[in-house]
Amino acid sequence: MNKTRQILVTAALPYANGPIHIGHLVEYIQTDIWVRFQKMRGHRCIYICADDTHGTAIMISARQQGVTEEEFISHIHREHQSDFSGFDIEFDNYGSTHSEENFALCSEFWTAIEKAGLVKEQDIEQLYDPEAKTFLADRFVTGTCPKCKSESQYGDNCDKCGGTYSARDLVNPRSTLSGTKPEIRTARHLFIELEQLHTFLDEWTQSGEHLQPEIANYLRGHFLGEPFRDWDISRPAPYFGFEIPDNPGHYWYVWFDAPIGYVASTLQWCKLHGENVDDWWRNKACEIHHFIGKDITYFHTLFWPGMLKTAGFCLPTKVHIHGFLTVDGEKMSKSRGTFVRAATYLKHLEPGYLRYYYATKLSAKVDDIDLNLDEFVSKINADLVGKVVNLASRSAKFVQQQGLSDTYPEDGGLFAHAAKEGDLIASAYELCDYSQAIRRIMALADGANPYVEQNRPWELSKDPSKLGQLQDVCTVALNLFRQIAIYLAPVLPRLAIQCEQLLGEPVTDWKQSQTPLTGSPVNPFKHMIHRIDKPKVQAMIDESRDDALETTSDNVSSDSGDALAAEPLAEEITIDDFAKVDLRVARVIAAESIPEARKLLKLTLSLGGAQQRTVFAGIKAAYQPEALVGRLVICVANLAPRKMKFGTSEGMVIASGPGNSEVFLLSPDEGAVPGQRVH
RNA sequence: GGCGGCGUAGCUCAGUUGGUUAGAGCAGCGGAAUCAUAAUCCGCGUGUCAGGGGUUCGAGUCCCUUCGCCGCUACCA
Repeated sequence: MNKTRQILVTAALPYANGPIHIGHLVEYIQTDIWVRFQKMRGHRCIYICADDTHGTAIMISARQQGVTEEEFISHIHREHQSDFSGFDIEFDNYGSTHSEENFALCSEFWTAIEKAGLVKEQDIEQLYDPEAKTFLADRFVTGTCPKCKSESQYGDNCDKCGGTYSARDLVNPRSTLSGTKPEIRTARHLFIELEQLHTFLDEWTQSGEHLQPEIANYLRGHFLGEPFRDWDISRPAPYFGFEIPDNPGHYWYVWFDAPIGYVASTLQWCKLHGENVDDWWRNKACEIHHFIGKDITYFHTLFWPGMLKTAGFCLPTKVHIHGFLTVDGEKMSKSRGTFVRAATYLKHLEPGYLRYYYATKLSAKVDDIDLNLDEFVSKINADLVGKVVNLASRSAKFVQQQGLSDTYPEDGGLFAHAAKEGDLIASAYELCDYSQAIRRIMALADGANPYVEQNRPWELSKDPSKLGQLQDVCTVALNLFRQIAIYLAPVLPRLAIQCEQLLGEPVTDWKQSQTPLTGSPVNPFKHMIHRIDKPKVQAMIDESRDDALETTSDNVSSDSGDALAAEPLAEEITIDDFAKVDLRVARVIAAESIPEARKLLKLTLSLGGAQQRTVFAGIKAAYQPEALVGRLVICVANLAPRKMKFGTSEGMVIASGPGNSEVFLLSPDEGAVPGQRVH
């Protein structure tokens, strides 16, 4: 038989800067299913996670709320834990990177990395905000692009011309924190020379064992072909994180201490359970599996193995990488209401629905998965309610008096066939190909319902002489149901419990699927899974949209300061300065998409009469050209024409928003006519 | 532009190391049943497997190429 494995499983540490949403849940559910499966198989398996709590972003968020960082992250910690438990995600330990265990382990890693000669010091020039008293990461600086002179561009690159540069080169830079002009300061940073581990990482990533093939290819194409850049691992004070013991005033960069949090959280668990952390992290017999999203591939497949290797820990057995979630084919969006928080979902729907739906979509590939809301409803109603639960619901009440038959009846080989399928289903779970596992399980349900149909228990029940036959038929139906519930237990733990409540036997082990249950009582059937009403899904979407709107509505107290912070107020001007800008109402009379352009639409505007302007606007991602024709917009009519790649733009259409799909055109209230000036 | 991925029935997707008339679920149409949460059962699918070329006795499956979509990254990979 298969021997007992020792398996350590982690999911990525969620950043303690906001609530969990349905996109995050893809990973935690995927991982939870895998862990529950391994536990049912009798393996020794623990599921480790923690909040990722350090870094500038959290420091800033805490400041904005006027609380200490510790208060801020502990609030989020509680929120995250309740979100996860609401979805039946069962961590063995959910820690925090802001823990004494993590500090101790970071020190241990650090000492080993220094001893290996991988650390070097270098002075770098960086922008400093004297008012906020902090160095500024690129995303906290805006200014005018040194290449194309576009205004309010972020630190390291320009979305207008695509140019890249250093934040120090920005013309007229501003700190997004205080709005003041940053000064250039020199600071000493510590770097890890990852290049020294290049040969090792070539071998480890390309061995074919630890990574999905497309990931190995990606690394080969992007990073392995040239020397690795040094990794800037320290941040000068002030920084919310751990101060580096032998470098006072310097802190480990959040991405240094975050993965070590996996080990630290394991250590916490070990302390609680009288175990030794080395038995998990320095034991070749222990498998280590990381589940992550594709966005953090780089850290987990290059830096992290390098760190583990250098510090003498075991390397991951496998890094399982998944894609992103889209909703109805599009990126999750706050304005569309598809950016659904875990807590909002739970107000409207059962967690099992989402667990099951994700399971039907997940494979071992890195592909994005789509949450199609119509399909979501029909899958739950058709598969779970119509096929699976229906087996119990249509047979249990006939045998409440007698219970199950004492010997398992002849069933035409259905149970034996489904038992045999158990191996294939198990190997699909093992390989993270849940969609295949579910397909196989549903095929069993598709085989079971016709059995009930052919044997007509509802007719047998009317004839007292056929009581034994009735009991047999229901014994088969309930056993087929139980078998399916066992196979689905990693995905639907609540269904397994309901199965126990009905048949009196706890579902704990995969092997239970191989032997039918006989001679035991049957309890009254209770509803197990309610059908989904589409309106409930819609209500969830509506509430999510409302949540998002609240932050931009007239409810001043709940408006976030993010937008203003991202683009601080400009210098004061006089009324005369303003009068120089001639804003006019204009009607869009033609709008065409330029195939080669990623952002631009070509608009033809009418200012009334024969006055027309051709204007290129960077709104392609946000508006369909057809939808614009006929509407009124506000245009800067006296802006100097500008030659662009696809023609000359004779003006500018006024819009707000950060860019891409988040662009909002301004339009006048009803009654305005083209040509009117805006005063 | 580079790299990676994808492109199979109206929708969501399976198609194992190339091998008989390419599959499932949902939706749709027709019928049956009425035990069950209007759940279930039976029947109904001629899709240039994105286009073209090649390798092969044989390709959705391998190679080349074109087109389209997605992601990452950019006058470096």
